[in-house]
Amino acid sequence: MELSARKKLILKTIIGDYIRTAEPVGSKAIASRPELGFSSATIRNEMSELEEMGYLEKPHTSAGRIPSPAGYRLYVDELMGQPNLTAADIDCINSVMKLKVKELDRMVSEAGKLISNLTDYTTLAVTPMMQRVTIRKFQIISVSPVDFVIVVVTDNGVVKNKMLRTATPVTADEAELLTYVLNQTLTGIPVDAITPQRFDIVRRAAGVTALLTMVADFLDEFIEEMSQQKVFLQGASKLLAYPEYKDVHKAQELLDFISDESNMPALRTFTRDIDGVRITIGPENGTGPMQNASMVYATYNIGSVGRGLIGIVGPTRMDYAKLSARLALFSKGLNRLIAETFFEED
Amino acid sequence: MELSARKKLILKTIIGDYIRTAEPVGSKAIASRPELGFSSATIRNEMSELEEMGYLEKPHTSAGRIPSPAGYRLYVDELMGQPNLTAADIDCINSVMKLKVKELDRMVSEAGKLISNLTDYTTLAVTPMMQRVTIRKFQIISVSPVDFVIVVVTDNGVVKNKMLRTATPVTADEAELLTYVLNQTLTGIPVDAITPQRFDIVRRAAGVTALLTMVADFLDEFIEEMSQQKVFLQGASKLLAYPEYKDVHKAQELLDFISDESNMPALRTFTRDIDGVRITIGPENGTGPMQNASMVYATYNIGSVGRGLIGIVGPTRMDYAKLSARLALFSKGLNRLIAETFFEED
DNA sequence: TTTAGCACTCAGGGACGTTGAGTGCTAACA
DNA sequence: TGTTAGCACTCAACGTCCCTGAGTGCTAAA
Repeated sequence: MELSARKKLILKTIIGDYIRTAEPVGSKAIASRPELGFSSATIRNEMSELEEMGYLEKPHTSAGRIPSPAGYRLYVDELMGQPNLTAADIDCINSVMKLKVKELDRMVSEAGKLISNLTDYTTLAVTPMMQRVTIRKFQIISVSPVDFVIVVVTDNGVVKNKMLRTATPVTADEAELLTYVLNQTLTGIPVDAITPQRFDIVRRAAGVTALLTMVADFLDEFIEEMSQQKVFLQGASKLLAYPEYKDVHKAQELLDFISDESNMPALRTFTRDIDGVRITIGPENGTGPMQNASMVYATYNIGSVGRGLIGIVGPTRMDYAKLSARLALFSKGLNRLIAETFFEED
Repeated sequence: MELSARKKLILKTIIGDYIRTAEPVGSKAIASRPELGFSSATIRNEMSELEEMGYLEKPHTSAGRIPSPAGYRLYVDELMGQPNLTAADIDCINSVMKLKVKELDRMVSEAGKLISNLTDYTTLAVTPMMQRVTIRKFQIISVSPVDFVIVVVTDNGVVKNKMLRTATPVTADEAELLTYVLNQTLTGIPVDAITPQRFDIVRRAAGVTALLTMVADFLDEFIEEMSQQKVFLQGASKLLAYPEYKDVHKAQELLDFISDESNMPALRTFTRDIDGVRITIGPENGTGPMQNASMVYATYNIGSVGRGLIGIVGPTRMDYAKLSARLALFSKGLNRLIAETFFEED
């Protein structure tokens, strides 16, 4: 059954009020609004019906109404208007483009910090899992006879390096040969196809130098790291400013939950995309501590192999309109920056 | 004036009790301890004197006593016994040695996470400022005619890299020449001596390629980053478990304060070194939100140029004995790991 | 010097009443 | 038929009052 225009207006007003004040909204407060020309009694009847339909809830008999998750969902999908970003918002958001960061991890983490400061909410930045990535280039740099740096460049532009110190000296020529063999043998194939058998080819071709086992170890680490997601939490303390989390236990539970990368898969529910931004409300987040919280998030892609996430976490009472507008603009900038910084697809 | 042995014993018992329970300690509770063979009245007299001396405080008339910062200081300096680490503690701490991390930032941040999980306190890891560092080696890796990776290795083993994508193609030979010139001109001098004038030498020697300005930009970023401190906060939510922070505002204030790197200098007060671990208590941390908190921390060195910090933050009521023991062991491992991973001094 | 005894203090918590915002229902009204 | 005024009812929040019990300081006796 479709809602009447009046019901929609009332619902929208209630949710807007509740978002501002965090207090249950009563019929009188709504009736006094200039845009509603009805008495409180009429509003009461409408509210009662909205409650029956599941869009509103009563914390207790003699309090006002608060929106239910379904109410928020309707608000997000249909009612909330186009947001208005101030010039200051836009300036701040554009500063993402000035992020002078070199590594993906840090870029993502810094982006989270920026968004957190911009929105005054706790943010969550999750780096992508990249199992299908391939290595494009190896390079071993000799720094001294026993000190080397190995550098790996992937096809999506992620660069990793590590210092290696060998027990016995290795000549620059040997290191160069090893670089050559690595590039011949292990580039262009998915990292998870780099099996011990395959590495044996390198071993035979390059001869056994002191470097070889260290390179093998590094590769193992590298592959493991690529297939891991990392979570960066920023502005944790901001959560505590919201009255919903004046109960410390709730705040702690939620913070614990979202800091733990193993909980991330639970958050990957499918919802509609609005301008690249998704919103999950309360129980849509499953049954954990997130069931009383909401998340406004955007995703970013590293080529075609990985998809990361950057999102805002807070009580179900969030200013969805403003937040999604800001995040949409921000994530557009972030995606552009990532595309510039890392390789585009070949 | 020196404290009598009995006063010391009483003080130690009170502080130990308070650390466990977070409740003011009364005379009767102390008197019932087997190691104290006196009546509560006697204890009361002693407690009253300890209060006069400034080691104890009363929250209000009819509560027990709680330790003052001076009391904690005495406890830390003289009274607290040798800690006993369980086998599990030691196992967990040794896992720091298994940290397979490649970059200093991440190593430090992971170390913080480990300590946080080990101790159930919020931890703070601060990376060092490294102004006097010198560059030991440059390497530009060509990945494609327009894609390059620049790698910089410092004399203390920190490696940084960045993807560079030029607007116009640059040949591998040109890149090699640039690498050579960079190594000739800019290695072995402190990074803050790399002025625009000095860079002009590179410009003249290498010819103007599309790469050159990007390298210059990268160097600027690199130098700036080297001279910055970064703060990694781990286990923020753990703070909320302590009754001292059941008042959300206090927790928020403290978390905000310690997440802000600009507040770090305030924490660098001098205190005695116990086994590499330092403890600052309450007002010893200055007048900010840390004046009601304590910190147990250790430092780590990157060669001789930089000194970082890793520490545990919590209420003044902390189990200093246990924490400092754990941190001491941990930081020993961390320092060893850093020494192995990065270059030792030449 | 130590201890027993006692009067005093005061935070914490339960019982109780008041207040006020808000609801649901009914009956009158347009 | 939809809207509104009126009214009885509900209930969380808040303040008051009192009691309880842990703890103290002081004094006098051992």
